[in-house]
Amino acid sequence: MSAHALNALVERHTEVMPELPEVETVVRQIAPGVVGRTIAALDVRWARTLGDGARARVERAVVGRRIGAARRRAKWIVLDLDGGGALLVHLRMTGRLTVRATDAATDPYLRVALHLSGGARLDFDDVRKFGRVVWCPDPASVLGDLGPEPLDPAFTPADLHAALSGRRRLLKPLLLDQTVVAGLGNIYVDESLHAAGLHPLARSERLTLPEATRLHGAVRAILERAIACQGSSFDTFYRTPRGEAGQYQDEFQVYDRGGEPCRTCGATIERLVVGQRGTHVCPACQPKPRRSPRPRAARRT
DNA sequence: AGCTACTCCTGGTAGC
DNA sequence: TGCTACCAGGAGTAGC
Repeated sequence: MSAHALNALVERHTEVMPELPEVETVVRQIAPGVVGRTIAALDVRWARTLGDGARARVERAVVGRRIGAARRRAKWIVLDLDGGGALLVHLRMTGRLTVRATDAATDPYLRVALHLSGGARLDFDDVRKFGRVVWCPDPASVLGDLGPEPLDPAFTPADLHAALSGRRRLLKPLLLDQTVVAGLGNIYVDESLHAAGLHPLARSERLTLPEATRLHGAVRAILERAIACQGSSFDTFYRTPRGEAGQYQDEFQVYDRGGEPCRTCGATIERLVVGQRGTHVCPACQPKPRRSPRPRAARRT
């Protein structure tokens, strides 16, 4: 790769709260810089990013291997290596992947770097160290438990209805469960529930097919729009000195808007905590479930 | 089965 | 100004 071409990739990272649209954006941006390249060396600055005690094993497994493909599954970035196995990257809260030139300065929060052939380097920077870079000889061992991709054309409203109504849980925690639907996080769940007119405290077993159909449409429309915006960027503690920031945060209807007026009806957005997560709801657009949120368990039969 | 609490982390910020 | 205490949060786990 020429210096000019590499420069085009350098610093082209997106600063995000990474959920499906942000991870999709990251994969699209790094793929041209990593696919087809061979891993020449591993630079580990924070060993736990690879998993406790995994460093030597990972190094033996990946050095000298060629990255055949870069793809997304749920919130995982999957780097498939020729001959089998994959490096799986999870950004969690603050992780970032950036393709830089081999000799570029490193970020103070660099945790793991892959030195690649052709003068490139894939940096995994992560302020809070929650992110992970995992070597999987068999990626299905990690990815196999994930639920359906919401944007998969084969994923229907009836599938969503079955997945939700077949469990007895609050709607929001269930939607955050990656084994039910894969890729949603706090932001897009709040936005989707608002768009569908559903309350996060609603009981999943009471969800009707028409409601599930609304939710299915909302999830898809919001994710597609957010991908088109290259995700959502935050400046609560991120700065955006360079590179592209996502734009979807400008279109939030409820997320991070507690106390502000609903853009649909003008009611004041409420902030509550559901399952230990900050949750944002319009009390008018998303009426509270009429029954108690925690109905008494059925008596023995 | 599903709920809550706790863990991992650190920069930012509210309160003094 | 400078200090401390607390907060955010994806996902895994433990305990009830």
